[in-house]
Amino acid sequence: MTPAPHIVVIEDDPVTRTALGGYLEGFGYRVTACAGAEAAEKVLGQETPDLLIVDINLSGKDGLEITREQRARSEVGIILLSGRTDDVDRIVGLELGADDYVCKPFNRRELLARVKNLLRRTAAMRQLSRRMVNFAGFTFDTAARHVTGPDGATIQLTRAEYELLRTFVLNPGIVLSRDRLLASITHRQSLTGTRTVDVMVKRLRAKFGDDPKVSRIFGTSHGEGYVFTAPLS
Amino acid sequence: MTPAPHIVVIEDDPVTRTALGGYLEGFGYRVTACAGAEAAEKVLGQETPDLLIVDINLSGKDGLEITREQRARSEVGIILLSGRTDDVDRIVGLELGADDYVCKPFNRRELLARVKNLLRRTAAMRQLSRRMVNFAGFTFDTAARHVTGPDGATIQLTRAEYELLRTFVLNPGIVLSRDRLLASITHRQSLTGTRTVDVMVKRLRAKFGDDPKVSRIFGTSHGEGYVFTAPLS
DNA sequence: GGCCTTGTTAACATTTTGTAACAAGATTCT
DNA sequence: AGAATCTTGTTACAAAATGTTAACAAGGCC
Repeated sequence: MTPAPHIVVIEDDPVTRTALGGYLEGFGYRVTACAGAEAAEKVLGQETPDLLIVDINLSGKDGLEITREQRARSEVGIILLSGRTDDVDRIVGLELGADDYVCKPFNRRELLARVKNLLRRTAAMRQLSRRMVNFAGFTFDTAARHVTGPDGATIQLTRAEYELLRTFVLNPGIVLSRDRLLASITHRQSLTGTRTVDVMVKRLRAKFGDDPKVSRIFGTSHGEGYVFTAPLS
Repeated sequence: MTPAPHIVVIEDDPVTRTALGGYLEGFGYRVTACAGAEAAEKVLGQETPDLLIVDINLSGKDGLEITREQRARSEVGIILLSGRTDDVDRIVGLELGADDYVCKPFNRRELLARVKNLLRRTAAMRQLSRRMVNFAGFTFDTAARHVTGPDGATIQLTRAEYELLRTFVLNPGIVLSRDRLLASITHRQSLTGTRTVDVMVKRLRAKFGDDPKVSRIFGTSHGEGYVFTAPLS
């Protein structure tokens, strides 16, 4: 079961915005509608959507500017909307890396077809990016089961280390008890009174150059367990 | 050095066909121009191009029919050309899986931008569906089912070895469990407690001169399975 | 300070893997 | 069809990697 694709609509006209959002939601997509560049940047800073639908004529930062910025840092699918049938706008948009350009008034069914096609095209890349987790300069490849350091060096993880790191990354900022952590690395139940987790955390810390005294990644919660404290990006 | 992308243009109007072909060739693409569906099918039967540019209004089998057929058997990029600004044609084309739809008279620069964007999108898929795969100095011919070594010697692969290598190459950098690998060589399910996969991997390693202690190609993920670690090129 | 918790290290036990040898099955050739 | 040959599957065992435990030092908390 793959999650519903997430589409971000950036459109300042409230009528179009609501209509388009509702239409796409009706086809099972998760839609976030933004009225302008500021609201959009807030969303894009926290999430990596699967597709952007951007009006070119936004007040403030316009759609072309957003296209340029997004394309510089991701391969997210981008569809531009425009009220004008202007060749120049269209060509500039496409040359900036937008995947498509649709003129208003657009046919909803046409837009839906384009959305579907583009999501199909970007499926492989989205899968790739979902498998990578970035934090503190490291990149954790959940499929290859290893980590790439800030210097580009690969850090091999043992099975238990992998499971442990995975559990941490899936629960950022949450204190996890030793029992909980132990359950994620071994399949035996509740071996209380064991120091296994401590040793595994130490080994993880060693591989990430994380000092428990000034920990930035794996924090200790005295009497409780451990927390993953690095911000994910 | 990756080979120039191959674009097949299917267009019955000789003027447009020649102009478009020449224009694209000027940007370094390899172009094959076809006057109609018959000529195109001949080409498509022998080669798998990277992109199709198809006129909708062909005499005989039309562009929509070609789109349907191609999309059924490959993920090749498809751009439709049309003389009409007809919503219905456009929507039908897009719903059949065409990636783009451009109306004549089109702006060449716009078409070029669309071609570039689409090739960028399909790059990952083309990489995986290529017949020849290069890695670590070897060339794996997936159709002929053999490998050519750095010294030019051909290495014959048995059926199981071929299936195994194919599975590895289709999932580069991803740890594959023994069950997963076993399923790709035999069709029985989950023969746990068997060393069959280990033995097959050892035989593959032997043919590629890959030492498990300093493995460059077939890595071991202790407790999990094996990974294909050689960079594809 | 006393008590409990955590960090660290090293040794140990267990699991997993690499390899060889061999048996069984499939294919080719005569 | 039968023999020869090649491919595939299985088992056994040594070697390597990993997980676990024990022991002790260091640190936090009352």
